[in-house]
Amino acid sequence: MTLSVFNTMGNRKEPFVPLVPGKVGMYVCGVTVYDLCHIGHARANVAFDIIVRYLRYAGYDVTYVRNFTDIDDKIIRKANQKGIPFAEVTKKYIDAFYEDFDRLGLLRPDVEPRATEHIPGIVALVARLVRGGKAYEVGGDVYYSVKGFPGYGKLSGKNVEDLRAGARVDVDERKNDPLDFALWKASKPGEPAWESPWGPGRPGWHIECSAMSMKHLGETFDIHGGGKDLVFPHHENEIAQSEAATGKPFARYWLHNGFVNINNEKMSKSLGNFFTLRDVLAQVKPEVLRFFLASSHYRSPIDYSDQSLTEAKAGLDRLYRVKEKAEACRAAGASPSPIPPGEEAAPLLSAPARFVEAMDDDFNTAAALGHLFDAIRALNRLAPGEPSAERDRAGMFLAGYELLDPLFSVLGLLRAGAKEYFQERLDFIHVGGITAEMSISDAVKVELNPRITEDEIERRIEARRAARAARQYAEADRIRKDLEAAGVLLEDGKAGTTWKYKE
RNA sequence: GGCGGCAUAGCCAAGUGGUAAGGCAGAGGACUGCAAAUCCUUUAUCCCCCGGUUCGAAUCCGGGUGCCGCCUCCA
Repeated sequence: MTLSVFNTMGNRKEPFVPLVPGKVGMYVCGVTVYDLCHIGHARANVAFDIIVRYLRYAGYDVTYVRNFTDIDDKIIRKANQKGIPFAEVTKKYIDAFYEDFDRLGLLRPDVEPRATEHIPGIVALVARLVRGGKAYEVGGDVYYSVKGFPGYGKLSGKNVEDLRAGARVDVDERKNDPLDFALWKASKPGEPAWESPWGPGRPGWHIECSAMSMKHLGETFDIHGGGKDLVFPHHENEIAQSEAATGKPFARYWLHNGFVNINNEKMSKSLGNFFTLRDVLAQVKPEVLRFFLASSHYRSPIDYSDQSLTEAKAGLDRLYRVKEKAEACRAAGASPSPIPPGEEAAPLLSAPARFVEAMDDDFNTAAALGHLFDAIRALNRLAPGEPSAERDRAGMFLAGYELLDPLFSVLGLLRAGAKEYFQERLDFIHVGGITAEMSISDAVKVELNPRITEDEIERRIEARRAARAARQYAEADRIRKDLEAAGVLLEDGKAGTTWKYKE
């Protein structure tokens, strides 16, 4: 079985064959850094994070490029509102991006180009288009001429005549054609500007991605990804300008993730119905969000709600309980020992193959997770009551866990220690929304109502142990209830009592 | 108006021709002093509706209905 991917170009699933065997060049449209990221950004980034992880797991040498668009109208507007330089705006939100996404456990791309650092390349590309008669200059602006590119619309399935008919009335009269778009924009006084053959100005949207992807991956590369909303016009325009300039095919596979919905409606800035990533991460552990996102296919719409997150947490807790047991086995000195094959162990032993089969089918993480849960049930059957007393079972359990761990790793799950996961406190809490105006460090400082210390928990567990030994069960139950009210859950195992935060 | 997508149990969600994965929630049982966790059993005679193709369809075709997205900044 080989990997197949759904290619927006052509709207069908097709076998994935990279340009150079064993190597993959992948460009993902990053964010325009003028505001905090919301869950929609999280979905896109997690989706492609998993795709990169899987490609690497499958043996490909991946060059992963993800840009920051750090100059555009919205950034300039924000800078003007605040009366600060645009670079200060972009720095703030790039920092925020890393803070948020590092917590989500995103891999850092191999290259993270920024538009402002590629101006010479952008200017050169625009000049190449002008020279080739594919673009024209009007009063310091440069427009791409759609008419000269017969393939226009091939990605989004649009036809040029329909687009013209539907074009807005307030068409810029300086354009030859309403569909033409800006490659270079002349700057007004006071705006950020770079020198160019057409006078001082800045890049239009779209061109930076063409310039940066081609610089880092070549004129033709394997995968170009982004959110569904980028198909038109962003990616359509990228194709037009890139292919018109080089005469070569641009990206070979176009992958687009579906939206995050709220109450079945697209979450977006313009609708105002979005949650920032840090709003969400104030309420749930980052990995819970990751699990939630991985539990649907990346192209399906996914509805965000408190209930879905609660369910995701329950599922992820179950996975971490398995890791907890594996850690206990290791701590008891067990070393992995072979698992006897048989019907009982089959879901476990076949998990890697079935995981690969699911992921090979256009990165079907939902099906892959299903197989992992099958494996988990089989693995739990092997769980020793007390690892140090049942070395054989402990060894098999550990071996089973180690079989699955690399698969979880592909999904970016179970990366923390179990104790760390269960006894982790959320860094900061949601207090009526953490706004963009609030500095990140302020937000982090807002502490949950002071909780019982870990020493105190241990003390009470010891008191309860003594009460139970004396058969004073009423007292023991009272201690357990008190702790539960404080958000601490006790679990009595054969080897003693452990605790975890409930949240 | 043009183009595209979706509709599977209480909820979430796989499944694109061979007779309904998985998760959450629920029920019963084992274990436990009682819980929690874990294990076992159980929960869709059926996949929006109506036709059709087929030995056989949730899966293919035609027609409906409902919802959503893109066509404008947007992951």
